[in-house]
Amino acid sequence: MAEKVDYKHTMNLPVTEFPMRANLAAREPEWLRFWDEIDVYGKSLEATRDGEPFTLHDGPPYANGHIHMGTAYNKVLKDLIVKYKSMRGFYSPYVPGWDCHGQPIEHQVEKNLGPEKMAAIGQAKLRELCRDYALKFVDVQREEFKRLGVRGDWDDPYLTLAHEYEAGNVEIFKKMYLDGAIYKGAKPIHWCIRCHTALAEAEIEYGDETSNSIYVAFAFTDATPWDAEGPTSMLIWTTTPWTLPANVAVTLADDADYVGVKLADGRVLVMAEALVESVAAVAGWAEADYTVLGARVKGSALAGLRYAQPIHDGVTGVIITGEHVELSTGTGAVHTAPGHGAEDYLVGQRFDLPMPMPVTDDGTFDAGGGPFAGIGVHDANPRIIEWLAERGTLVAATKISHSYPHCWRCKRPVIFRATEQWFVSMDGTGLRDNAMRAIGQVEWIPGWSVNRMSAMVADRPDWCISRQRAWGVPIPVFTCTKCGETIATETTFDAVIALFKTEGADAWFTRRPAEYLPSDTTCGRCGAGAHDLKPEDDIVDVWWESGVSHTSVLDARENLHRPAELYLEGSDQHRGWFQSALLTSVGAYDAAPFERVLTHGFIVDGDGRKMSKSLGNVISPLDVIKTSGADIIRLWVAASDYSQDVSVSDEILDRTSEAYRRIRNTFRFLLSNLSDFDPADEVAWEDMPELDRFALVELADLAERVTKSYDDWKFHQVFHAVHGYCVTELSSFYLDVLKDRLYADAAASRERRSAQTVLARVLTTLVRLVAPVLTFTAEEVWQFTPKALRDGHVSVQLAGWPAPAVPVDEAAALRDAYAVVLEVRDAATRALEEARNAGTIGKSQEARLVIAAPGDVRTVLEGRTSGALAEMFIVSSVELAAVDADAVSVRVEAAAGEKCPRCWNLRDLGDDGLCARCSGVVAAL
RNA sequence: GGGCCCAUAGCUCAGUCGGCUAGAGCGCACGGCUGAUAACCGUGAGGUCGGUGGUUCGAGUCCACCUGGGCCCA
Repeated sequence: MAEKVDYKHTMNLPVTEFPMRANLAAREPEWLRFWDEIDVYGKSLEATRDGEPFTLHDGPPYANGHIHMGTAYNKVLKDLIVKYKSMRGFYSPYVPGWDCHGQPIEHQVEKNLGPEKMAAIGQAKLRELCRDYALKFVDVQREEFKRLGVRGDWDDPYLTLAHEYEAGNVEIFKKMYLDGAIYKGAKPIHWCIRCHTALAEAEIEYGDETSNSIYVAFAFTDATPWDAEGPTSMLIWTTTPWTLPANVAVTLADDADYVGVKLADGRVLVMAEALVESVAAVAGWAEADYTVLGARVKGSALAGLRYAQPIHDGVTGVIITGEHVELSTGTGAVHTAPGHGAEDYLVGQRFDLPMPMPVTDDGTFDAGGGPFAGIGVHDANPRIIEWLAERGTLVAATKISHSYPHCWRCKRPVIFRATEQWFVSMDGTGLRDNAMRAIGQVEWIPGWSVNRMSAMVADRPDWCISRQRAWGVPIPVFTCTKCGETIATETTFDAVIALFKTEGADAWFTRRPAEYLPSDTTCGRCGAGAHDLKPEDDIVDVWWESGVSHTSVLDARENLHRPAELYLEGSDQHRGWFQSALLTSVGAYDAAPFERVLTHGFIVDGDGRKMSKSLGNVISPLDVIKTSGADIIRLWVAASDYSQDVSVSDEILDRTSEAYRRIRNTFRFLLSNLSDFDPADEVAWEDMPELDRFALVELADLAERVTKSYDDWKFHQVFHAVHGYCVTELSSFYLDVLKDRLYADAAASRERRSAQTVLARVLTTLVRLVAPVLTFTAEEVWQFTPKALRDGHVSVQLAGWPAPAVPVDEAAALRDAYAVVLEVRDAATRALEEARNAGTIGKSQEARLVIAAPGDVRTVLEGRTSGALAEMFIVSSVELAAVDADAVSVRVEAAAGEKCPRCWNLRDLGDDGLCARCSGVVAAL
């Protein structure tokens, strides 16, 4: 018996250095260094210099803390779009930015300092510390974003604290102010009377507080339905007696029923019917003490009636209605002081109510407090109650305990107090209408986004743009210290713009106006000079600041332009950046700053719940990078449908990693079979076996589908198309089939070179298709690709976009034929599986198939050689039954012949113990 | 409480104008191979399409309500 010869060395087995195990966490940083060395960003811009521009304008994340899944998702989405556009030939600069001003940073710095140091330092020093803090987190986040593989101008990002940027705020302010779109008004805000400062929501701590709870009768001055029964009053309930001097209205619920309650002394008190019993209980009325009168009236029917203001004699207030009136506590009649509450303010705006503000900075009443002038609001409470009792209008007084806002710094209860604020008018200059029109001209992705944006702009109140803080850009106007006039002219704005450009907004707080305003600047009202001008203390809302990036960045940078082709942020930015950018742009230029807006959902856990420390379901991108690599995050981003909320969990990331490995191994197989291939060996279409042509058709179809998905902004379809292609078209069919030809045919045979020609095209196409997503892995694949196949491109990012073409008619015929062939193949594999389970065969090459099929199927099969069919079914031979059958059936038999020791097919073996093919191949070695 | 949105297999996604037994890949179970080997191939089991009601000859798809969830407001 012949000695067993090992033919392994005579075969063309796969060879590659491309590692199966990705080890991304370790390898990705090397590619970052590589891109840095070759300046891939600069090269990408150079390569597309003459291309159509595509600007994705980065929305600035807040420079505070580390990145999280949401910011990572956002940046990766942007990066894959920019890279796709760039590979398509668009000139696509990407300038990342950061939002550096604002209360959270200031608050954090303040907390770090502690109250004593805080009291000792000035505004200039505080601003310096804030700047340091912001810049530190710019650096932190910059490194984290870079680590995700995001490509852009990281060395020169835009920062909202940059001088140029700060000046842009004033340019927009100037345009809108001079247009008359910005005005000074008043609005209630949280105010700490001890610290003399406004407080943001984040600076409020809620805690239980015991308050007065009083029921007060407001005597009607107009006729009411109950007048015949006795003197009639509206009964209100409040927990803040000190706000009564500012009362201008009483708000009722539109639909609720109101009744008159007659007391023993003959007075009639009007209140919501639903609350009569609870009021009686609090007031201590026995059943015999009161009568509910017959007349029952809707709140809306009482609207417009007037009553005597409870504190100020000779003044009246008005009954109105509003949605915020609750019927669970009180009397169903809400004492309304627009200067002392958010809801009161809004309803006051709607009904055009006056907004008296008798409380000063330190919490004492001025003359507007009437009898209580000069008294602090807290001291005033008992005195007001006493005073009301004396006048006979106090119906009941108790105490209640409830959650109440406190100052985070001094822990004292805060008050709501109207202060002077700056507003952008939505309607004064037609801003709302113009913005609505601009919205209609923008492409919103996904489509429902336009509804949300429109609804918000249509409903929003005037935009309050001033903040009583230190860390930001000042409202760039002056006040005359002589007469109180606001000074803001083209000249003063231009002087401020020039000042900010050279010295930054800090100069506002360190320089005197006379130093930078033209010497002939005078107050338009009283003629006072520049020395008598005081710069405004307030700073501008940070949303304004980031909003004006269309001017401070898009207009200011040479390689960007306004409007940008794309803004892309999370759906919360409908209220935030999308809107502030839109309003400032429409206000200044009467045009949207973007041609299209893409919004993505929020990141939630596997159960669709928001991530929070308390739920313990937070996944950090930094951890995923460490354990799995940034490409796993990127693949997860691409696999998810951003038009709704996006889930992430350990399982989801595990599945993503598995998909990644599949794609990676596909690349590895492609590379490993091209180690001896040179483009000079390429086989032409017409010389290829039909199967190879079909494979090229499938590749072309994939490229077309993927390209369309990118163009339609449907990246998850890119992932599914590519992954499905790797698994179904390649791994389980074409590549599996090809192994015999690749390994066993002569290395330079036309059959093998044809297969390699296809593999090379698949490789160089596929790697480009995934490059925007799997940015690291694609680069790794590219660098392992035979140099001759790389068309001289040093990076896959510079390699352009693939569009493999195939002859149209032939392709259509192949698609039709192979749809049939593949169906028969499915039947064959099922039959082979049965035979395997029955023990007839082990591997499929041990089998011979006899296939019966209906006429139309048979015709297709007969169009292929039996050798080609055997190859595709990975069996040793295929025989077609001579007659038509009703359905496809496959009989599996043990193949005839012996197992060729080289290629493992069952064949008639020659004298050398090899099949004819292998014999020839070995002989020629 | 209001505006916008979401819910199809354990996971990620398809499902056209309402029309065969709701699909794919992964995972899982079982099997094969040992020349892609921490890889590869195959077969199979998984779904009351969140729930209820309605329109219709027919509903995953259209309508109403409910439940759960997200963002933004109040």
